Amino acid sequence: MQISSRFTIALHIFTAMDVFGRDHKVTSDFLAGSIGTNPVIIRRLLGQLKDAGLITVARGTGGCEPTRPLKEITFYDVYKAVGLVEDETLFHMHEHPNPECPVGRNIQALLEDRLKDIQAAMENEMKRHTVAELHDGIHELIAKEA
Amino acid sequence: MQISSRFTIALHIFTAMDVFGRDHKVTSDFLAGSIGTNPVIIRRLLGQLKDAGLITVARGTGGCEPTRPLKEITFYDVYKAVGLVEDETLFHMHEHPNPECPVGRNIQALLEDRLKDIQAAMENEMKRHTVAELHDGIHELIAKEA
DNA sequence: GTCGGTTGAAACCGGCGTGGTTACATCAAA
DNA sequence: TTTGATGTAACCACGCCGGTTTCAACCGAC
Repeated sequence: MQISSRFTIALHIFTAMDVFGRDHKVTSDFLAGSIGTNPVIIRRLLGQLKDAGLITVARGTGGCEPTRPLKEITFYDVYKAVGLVEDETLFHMHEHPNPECPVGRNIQALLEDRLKDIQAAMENEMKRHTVAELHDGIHELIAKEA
Repeated sequence: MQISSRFTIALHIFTAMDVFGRDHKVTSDFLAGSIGTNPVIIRRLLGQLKDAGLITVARGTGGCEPTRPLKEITFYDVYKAVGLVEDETLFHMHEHPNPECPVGRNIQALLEDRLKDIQAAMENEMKRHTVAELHDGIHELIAKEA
C-alpha cells in the first residue's frame, strides 16, 4: 500500500501558493490545472489543510494562503493534515490473534514498541523537512530551466 | 492508508516458528489458528516469504522453517518480502502535473529527494530490528505470564 | 499403491479507500 | 443582483485487501 497522492498534492499546493500567490489568486480551479486533477478534489484537500490550521481559504471571493511562514510548516504537519493514518498508527495489526496461544496473546505487546520506533523514524524525518525548502528548491529548478 | 496486516502476520509467523518449531510441525493450519485467520491467507504469505528466500516450506509433508538464523533476518527483509510497496516507492506521486506550469513540470524532481529521505529513514529503522529480537521478547513476555 | 495430511493455486466475494465527476447551495465582493 | 468562487452531497469505477471454497499436486506412511 502506497501513501496516497493527497500528500504530494498538498505539497504541490503549498509550492504553487508560494510561487503564484503574489500575482494570481490561487483558486481551486487554478490549482487543479497545475496539478492535473479535478477542482473538487482540491477543495476537499484545501478543507483538510484549513481544518488543520495550515491555510486560510477565502469563501466567496476565492483564493487561499498559508496561515504562517513556510518554514514553520513541516512535511509532518502536512502529512497529518491530510489524514492518511487512522488512529495515528501506520501499521495495521491483524486483529484476531488467538488468546489461547502464548504467541497469539502476546504478539501485540511484542510488536507494538518496534512498530512505534519505525513509525517515529519516518515521522521524525518528516519533521526535519519544512515547506520552506520547497520555496528554495522550486526557484532553483525554475532558474535552471532558463 | 495503513500498511497491510500482512507485515505483522509475517512477524507473527516467525515468532511462532521460533516458539513452536522444536515441538510441533508448523503448518498453515496451525499458524492460521494462532493468528486468527484462514489457512489460505497464510499459505499465500508463506509463498511470499519462500520466494524471498526467508523460509522453506515442505510440500506434501508440511511445515515451514527459516532458512537462516533469526538474527540475520531484519524487519526490512520481511517488509520487502510481503511486497507492500510497488516500484519500491512508499509515496504515490500524483501522475498528471501540468507540464505547461512551472510548478507542475518541476514538482516531481522537487519532491523526489525529500520523499526518498523519508522512506529511507523508515527503512533504515526497519533494518535495525531483526527477528531475533522477537525470540527474546516473546520468551520474556511468556515468562512474565507465569 | 493407496490413503491421509498438506501445500499450491485458481476463482470467486464483500468491503473499503481512492480519485473522479456532476450538481447545487452558499457566500462575498463588485 | 450578478459573478465567480467555495463547500458539500451524491454518485461512480477501480484496485487492493482479507476471506472463502474448491481442487489438483505432492509426499510420507501404512
